[in-house]
Amino acid sequence: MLTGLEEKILQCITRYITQNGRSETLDEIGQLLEIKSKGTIHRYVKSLIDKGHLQRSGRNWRGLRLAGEKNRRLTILPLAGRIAAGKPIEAISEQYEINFSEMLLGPGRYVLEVRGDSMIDAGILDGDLVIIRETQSANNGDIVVALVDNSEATLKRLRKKGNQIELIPDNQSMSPMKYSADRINIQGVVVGQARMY
Amino acid sequence: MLTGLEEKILQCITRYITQNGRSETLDEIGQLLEIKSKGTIHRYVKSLIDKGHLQRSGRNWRGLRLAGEKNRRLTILPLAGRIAAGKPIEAISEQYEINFSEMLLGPGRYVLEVRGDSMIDAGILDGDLVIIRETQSANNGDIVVALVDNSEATLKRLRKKGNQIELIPDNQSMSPMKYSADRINIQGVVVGQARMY
DNA sequence: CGTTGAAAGTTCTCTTAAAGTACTCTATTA
DNA sequence: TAATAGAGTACTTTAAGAGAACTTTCAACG
Repeated sequence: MLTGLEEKILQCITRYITQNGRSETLDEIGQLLEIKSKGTIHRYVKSLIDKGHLQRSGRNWRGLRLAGEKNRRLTILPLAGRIAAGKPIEAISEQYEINFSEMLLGPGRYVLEVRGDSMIDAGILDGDLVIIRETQSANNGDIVVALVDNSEATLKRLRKKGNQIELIPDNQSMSPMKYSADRINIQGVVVGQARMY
Repeated sequence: MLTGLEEKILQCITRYITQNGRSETLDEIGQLLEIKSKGTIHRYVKSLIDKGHLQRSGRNWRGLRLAGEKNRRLTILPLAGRIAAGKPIEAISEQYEINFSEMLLGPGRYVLEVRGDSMIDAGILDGDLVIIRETQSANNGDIVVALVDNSEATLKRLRKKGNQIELIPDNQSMSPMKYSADRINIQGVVVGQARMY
């Protein structure tokens, strides 16, 4: 089990390596995390190596590698490129991998299965899964889980207008609904969407 | 058999761990349950460990773990229920869980970022990620990555008619294209789709 | 090709704050 | 009276950080 700092450092290094192919130096990690002593960084990097999450290739500078592939790889898929109709797949240079853990998972998140077509124009179909981040505050344009009169829950796009709240279905055949702000309780915002075939 | 307080503490810890991935500290449990003495908390946490409901990983802070089945990786999100317009969230009884690793990841899979609107009626929008399973064979109705004349890659729905292959965009404003089977190479089929907000 | 100095990594020690552990004492209640 | 619940105190351990002193690596230079 990792401590808070170990977790932070491992994430920091993982992100850097997937972006740049090599690790940062200890000092650079310190700069990113605002820790002044590279001795401290080294202590935690070493414990990450001991715990099997990192390994050092030889004694090169910037020679840290990600280990524990079995656990970590499973949540990462290679991002092969972009595909558009009628064109060859466009290779992507900047970012090689998609980490679904970072993308979709995290504390305070849960999944809802969508019923109905009210968000169909936003590409959220009947049966899709939406990942919700729990929060009471949302911005205009967010897709939110809203509780109306503490009884009805609904998935809609949010628009705030002064003391009025409008819940807008992304479906041309349905009309927006307006409520006074005190009737609406935001339960969370949609941070992701997924579908299986 | 658990006493009332043991039950409360176990529930408190369980909720916190499923939300945050790690346990609270004893003091934080005390705050949540309005118990001032961490000595008391410790006594009951210890008895929960003795009774096998919890375990402590090493002597780390926040190192409490749920024993037994509950102890899984955080590639899992709770599936809270189904949501439909105008109805309360329909709770799913068995506290079902979504494992994104199993769902989307696996050998021979990669990700493509979608460009263009050719599959918009299938809920695949510009910028979405699609997870592709590499295969040469696909069934009628599958959404496939097809290589035309070994030069153009495209994402379309597949229909085979004898020696003819039809690539159908799920977009009313675009028309299907027909090819002789030898001009088409199936590279993979879409097994999943994901989007971030 | 070897020298050399800056940059990077390693190994320590010291320090502080916070967390966990182990008690004792008390109150309530069945 | 025994089980449950709680307060509180004292002590131990861990996490986290600063920083000094040392070794190793790398690249530029003559």
